[in-house]
Amino acid sequence: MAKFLTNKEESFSQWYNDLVIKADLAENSAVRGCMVIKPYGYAIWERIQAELDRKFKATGHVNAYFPLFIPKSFFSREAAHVEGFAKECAVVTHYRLKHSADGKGIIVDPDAKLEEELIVRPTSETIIWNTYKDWIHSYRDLPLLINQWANVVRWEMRTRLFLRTAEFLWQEGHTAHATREEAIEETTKIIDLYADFVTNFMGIPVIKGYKSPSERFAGAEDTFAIEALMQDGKALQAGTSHFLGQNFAKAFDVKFTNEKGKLDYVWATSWGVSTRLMGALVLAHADNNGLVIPPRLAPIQVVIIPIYKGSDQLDKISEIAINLKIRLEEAGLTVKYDNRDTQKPGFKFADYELKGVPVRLAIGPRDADQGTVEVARRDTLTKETISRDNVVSHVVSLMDEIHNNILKKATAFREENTHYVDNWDEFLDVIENKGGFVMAHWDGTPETEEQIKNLTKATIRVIPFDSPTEKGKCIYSGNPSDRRVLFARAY
RNA sequence: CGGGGUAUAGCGCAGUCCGGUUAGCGCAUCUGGUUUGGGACCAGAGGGCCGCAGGUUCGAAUCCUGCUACCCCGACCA
Repeated sequence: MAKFLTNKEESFSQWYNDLVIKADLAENSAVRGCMVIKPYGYAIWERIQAELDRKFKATGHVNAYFPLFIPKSFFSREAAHVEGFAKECAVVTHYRLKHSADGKGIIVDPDAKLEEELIVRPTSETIIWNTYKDWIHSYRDLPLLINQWANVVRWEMRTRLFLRTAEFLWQEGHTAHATREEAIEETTKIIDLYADFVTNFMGIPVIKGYKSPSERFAGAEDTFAIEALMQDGKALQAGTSHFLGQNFAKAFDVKFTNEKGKLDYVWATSWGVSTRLMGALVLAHADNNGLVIPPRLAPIQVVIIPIYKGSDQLDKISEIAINLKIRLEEAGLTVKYDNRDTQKPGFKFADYELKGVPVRLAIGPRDADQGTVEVARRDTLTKETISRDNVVSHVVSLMDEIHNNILKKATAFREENTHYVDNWDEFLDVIENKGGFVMAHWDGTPETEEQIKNLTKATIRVIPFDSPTEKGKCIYSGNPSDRRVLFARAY
């Protein structure tokens, strides 16, 4: 078989880059650091959107849309926030172009300079809280539970398709609450929602936890995150939910009258997941044959491929295939019948494997005569021939089976690659030679965290919610610690 | 923003050192035919301002100067 992808054992990052392009997910654009998301990749993103949107609405959130541009002055109101994002902002300074004096090109018209520069949003807290000021006056206006689907721009030095692009798509939730407790409850509810989604829809197990203070979102009092382990042993932050305290309410002077008639600042949360999840999908599940898409996420769940000689056979097989497609669709599945005559079956087999379609059905003359269908699974690459009468119920049950198998495999991988480490040498050895998650004691100081990062490139991914209390000594400083935290090298 | 590299057909490259026919090769594309149970084969065809701007020369993809873009390694990061 010809080699179409770089093997991941050979070069993991090359394999990733190849796969994203060859599976038709995205490509680099003419604009530095910005990607073109291709129809197949976008179809997967739309699946992610649809399910998350359903979950947000089911928990009482509504969608709205805020401007792409943020006046510079808004940005500087929350000190930590501006500090965190200032280094990666695209700025609009002019609003008009004109022909250059030599007539050869177009230049920015110096007379069209903006009074106040506009920042292309890297995140929308400031514009949204400036708006909330007018929306919130009473406890009766709360809670305000709003989400927006948008693009944002962060001027990254080095970019990689889906994992880090200068522009990316995401959703950002921005909620306002009357009490601290309620805001914290919302922050928790969302990180649980994300964890449920990533685990049960994308088949990727995650660790939920707190970010250390130095890894917190700029302007947050607390950041919760879900961390997933990729096949190369690196961690990927798959979603974050921030408890913003009253920081933004104070910065934008958003006060409300509470039930007792007293004026108080509003409590806030914000949370988001991005097209980075597309990267997680590839890095968590794909193999040397291509993508492996968990069935609940797959834009095409079942593909039917005819095998035939001559148009008479094709007609006969098509009739069977189309009938089967209808029955599968009635059972709630998304089905594609690929009857293109321009590609041979072998090509199609390989192509749908590359694209990660969970189940492939092949129908040839033999099957037509015998009333059978060949059923192939993408996750195991196994094939079986079963009776046409049973195929619908079989494929329906395969959807859950494949999802469970993919999740089980990823979970087993994570368990095999989670190391409990109690001293520095061991820590170094695991980080350098094995990779994966490392559960170790930390003295709780940012200095130690910083030192460990400088020495090993490993960071504290999260302080897991479920990390039990356990007396120990910090692997770096030897100072006492009462719980383990999760270290890893990360994307 | 520091260090290194690259720029030739849609993609991947050779040719550049040492200037000289009509700038090649693989993949992809198109046409015709044979094929179709794991990425088909044969025959033919189309496709290039050799990154941009100057210069040297009878002659420049090739030599010189300047510019621009991109890639890799660091610092920064969802």
